[in-house]
Amino acid sequence: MSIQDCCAGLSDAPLAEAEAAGLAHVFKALGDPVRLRLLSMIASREGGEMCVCELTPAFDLAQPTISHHLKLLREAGLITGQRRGTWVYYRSVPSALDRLAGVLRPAVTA
Amino acid sequence: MSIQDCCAGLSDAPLAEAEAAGLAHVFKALGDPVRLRLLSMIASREGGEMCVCELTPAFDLAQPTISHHLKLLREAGLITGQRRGTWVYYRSVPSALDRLAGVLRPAVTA
DNA sequence: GCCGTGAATCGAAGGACGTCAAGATAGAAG
DNA sequence: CTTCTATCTTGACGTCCTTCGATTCACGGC
Repeated sequence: MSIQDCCAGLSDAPLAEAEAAGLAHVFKALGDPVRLRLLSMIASREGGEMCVCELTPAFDLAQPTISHHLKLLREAGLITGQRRGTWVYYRSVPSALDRLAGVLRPAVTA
Repeated sequence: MSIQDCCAGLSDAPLAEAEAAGLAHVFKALGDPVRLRLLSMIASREGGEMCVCELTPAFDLAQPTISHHLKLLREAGLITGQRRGTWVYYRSVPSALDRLAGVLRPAVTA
């Protein structure tokens, strides 16, 4: 009865239109190299937290662009943001990643 | 030593630029409701195979549009197509789905 | 060969997306 | 209150994506 069991896998039964729309929204958020790297940087971070000021310099992009990508990841439920003083810290949402993995995995035999 | 172990998970280490680009290409293919439903229909099909002539009527879209989406799924390595006579049959590539799931799963604890 | 059917390609139209510069907002420090 | 820094929002511009109609390609049957 783990989290990702809320939805059957892709390979279990044809997706209904509404499910497909919801999942597509999340996968679309992952469909950009910058966002993938942002998510990976945050998720792999020791301590689980990362400040925008640490993320921005890793890219050749303006800060508002990074902010925009972080917003999309947040709206997809893949990360959460929290303001502490002047800085905003982001952390990943492992359960969201787990759910997605469950949708993709043809048949979890564990 | 399973297939998805070729690449570390998102949460294991920050993605390199090239990895991110490759993964983004695949996730982008999943970032559309029509393609997700197509993939799900094919992957969940008993026998594993499905003809374009069976897929097209499930959508309110013109046949060339379905063909276009199938092409994107094929280019992402998620499905393969095979012509048999007049018809073209598609089947999913479970190893590709498995690899993606492995990338997403924070820490596969077996 | 010549037609008919299933599927892919081409070209165009409309909308969505990624990016930036400029401006707005939140909080800390004086 | 003012000022400074870090972050977000807005508006605009160019590009890519989805979709379609028309055409072309691949086969099988006649």
